[in-house]
Amino acid sequence: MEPKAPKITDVARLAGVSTATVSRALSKPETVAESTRNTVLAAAEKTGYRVNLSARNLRRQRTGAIVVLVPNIGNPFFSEILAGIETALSESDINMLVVDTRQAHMKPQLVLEYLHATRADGIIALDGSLPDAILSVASTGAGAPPIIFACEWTPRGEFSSVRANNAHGGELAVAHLAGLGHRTIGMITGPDDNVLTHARTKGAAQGLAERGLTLDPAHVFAGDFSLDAGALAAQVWLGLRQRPSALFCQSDQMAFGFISELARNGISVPGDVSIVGFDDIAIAQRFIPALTTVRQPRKKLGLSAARLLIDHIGTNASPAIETTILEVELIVRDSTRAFAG
Amino acid sequence: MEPKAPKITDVARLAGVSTATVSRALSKPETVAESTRNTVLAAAEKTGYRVNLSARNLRRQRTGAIVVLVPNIGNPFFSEILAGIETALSESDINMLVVDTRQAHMKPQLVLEYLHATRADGIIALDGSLPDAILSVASTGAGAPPIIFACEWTPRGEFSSVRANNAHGGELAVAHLAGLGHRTIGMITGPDDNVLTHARTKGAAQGLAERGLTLDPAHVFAGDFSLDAGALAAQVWLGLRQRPSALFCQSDQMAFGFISELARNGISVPGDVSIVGFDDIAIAQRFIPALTTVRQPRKKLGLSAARLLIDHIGTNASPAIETTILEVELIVRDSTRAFAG
DNA sequence: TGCTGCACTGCAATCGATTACATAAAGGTT
DNA sequence: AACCTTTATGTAATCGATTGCAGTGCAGCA
Repeated sequence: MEPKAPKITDVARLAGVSTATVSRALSKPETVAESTRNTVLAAAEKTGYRVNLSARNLRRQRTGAIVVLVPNIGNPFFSEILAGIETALSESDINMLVVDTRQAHMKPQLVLEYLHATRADGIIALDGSLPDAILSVASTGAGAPPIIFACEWTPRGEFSSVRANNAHGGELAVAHLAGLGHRTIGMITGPDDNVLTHARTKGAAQGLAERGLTLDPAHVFAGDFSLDAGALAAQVWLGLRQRPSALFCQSDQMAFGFISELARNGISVPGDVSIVGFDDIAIAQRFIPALTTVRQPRKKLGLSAARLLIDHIGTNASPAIETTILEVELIVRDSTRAFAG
Repeated sequence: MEPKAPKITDVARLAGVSTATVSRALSKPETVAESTRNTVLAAAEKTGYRVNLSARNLRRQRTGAIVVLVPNIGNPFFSEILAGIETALSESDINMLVVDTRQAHMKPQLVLEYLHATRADGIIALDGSLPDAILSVASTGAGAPPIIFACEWTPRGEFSSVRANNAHGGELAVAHLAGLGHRTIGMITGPDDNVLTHARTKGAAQGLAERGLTLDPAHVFAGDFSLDAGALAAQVWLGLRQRPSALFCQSDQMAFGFISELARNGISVPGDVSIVGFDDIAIAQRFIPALTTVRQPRKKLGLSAARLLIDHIGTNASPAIETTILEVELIVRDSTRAFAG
């Protein structure tokens, strides 16, 4: 009934050549005579032949895929990075396996399964806080495929990474606010153990210091990059006696949560508070007010990380750790306004 | 230098058994005596053995992966569906290969490569408008893996699909608006050739008809589900002499674009117009105003589609076409208000 | 003519695991 | 004791493509 898929021997028989020749005609066309090549291609076309990837990969000792470890696929922030990775991969013949490291079922043990050469030729990690146990296994070369971190990175820097200039972003944000005359500037941070949080906080603190301003600990709200964290911070802000007149939110999502919660309490942005976000996700330009924010080149992050990884895979021995830092850009919109104190 | 990965023969040697026994101890433990099994497991543990998937897949005649065809990974709307798929897959040992069908480089020919048993054991398509050429190849069984459509589907219904009750969603939206006293209700649609557009439009039209209302063609704006389409529609709306007092936007994104553009022109929602969206993406509850919208169970869509596909793969011959329709829900928030003359 | 070199092509081993089949040992039955 | 089951394990073929090596034929050259 079901006509089974043609294999290389079928093509060889039809073309009247050996399987070796078929294989060569298909993957290294310049090594076979033109006439033979044409015969083979015609035969392949006629039979509808498609190479069996398992067989090829087994023989070639590769998998033809890389895995991308994403903390929460559902987060729109990551999707554009994935798009960048896809674009880069399309230039090679490598596929993208997406794995969510924060799914409920994801035991560390399970993530480990992916960090193995039989699974993937390489790995792109968007999650900087993978458990140490995993990372140490990954870094001790034995059969472990190359890993590149994108966006986030590991504090100890054992791996190559491609990231945005987060510190500079933090500085740009507060510099903008200070430039508008704000003197008390607050901040909503990301998770405490997150490298992005540290970098952005550090950049912001330094930016403030350079302008003779300080960061009042009472004006620093602990968040986790989510909408809800922003809303929560708003409630704290509302309860303050001395409210900062401007706020640097370390993610756009938190900015939206914050602004939204304030709006529900009759406080307006930028009328009463100025807000700067971070990321420049798509909705930022259409939020009300349109959000002033620090743009990360997300697509480019994915693209660069994937290219770097493909490179590493090609020359299968380049343990040199490279750190690529991409510049960020302040996008001024309507959520910030001169201090009118 | 590089200690090569242990293979099954290494484990067999260490355990003093044949490779057959190792294989069985690992994948069908109950067929091996307990003592042997323990010896084998210990040996596997000790050598750090990991099965080579290419070899296994070659022998088992499967690929261990499904591909998900996504139109634009960058769209946050799809990410939660992917999360649902991931969850379902984690129950089996199948991986998820994500392919963006709308990337610039994506020629139809290239998409075709994925619709082949040597690539994937099955396919989930989130893109209902794949070219006919592709679909016809896919539906003529010869070596083509099973396909399930999720969210979208094909007009001719040659494939199983899991989708939301879009028509009902359209009806809920206009029923809500009509219930608030609005008599002139407009709409921003999705792309003309999209099945979702048709279903939602049909449901809305019917809902209006049942309430003695009609849809003025001048109040129907052609969109494409994007933010920009919403903003564009707003400009048209602004130019109208007779403006509808309420609008059903067939996606949340278009609703945001519309509201934002109106806001820039001093028109307020819901003060001057009431708006209902569709999807209930995360930001909807934090937009200003919080958006009244029709919620689609996106995670569940992915989950169900994946489960259905796994089913099809398991019993490798069930060409029965199943259509699963999941219910939607109207979420009333602040973007709609009673008509006030 | 004989030799060398080059361009093609074929033979057969190989990648690593799975599994049909064969064999062996142990237990049960009469 | 002879025979049948059942359970456990090993042997070797197999999945399909790739590629090192060897062989063939022909052109060029002395």
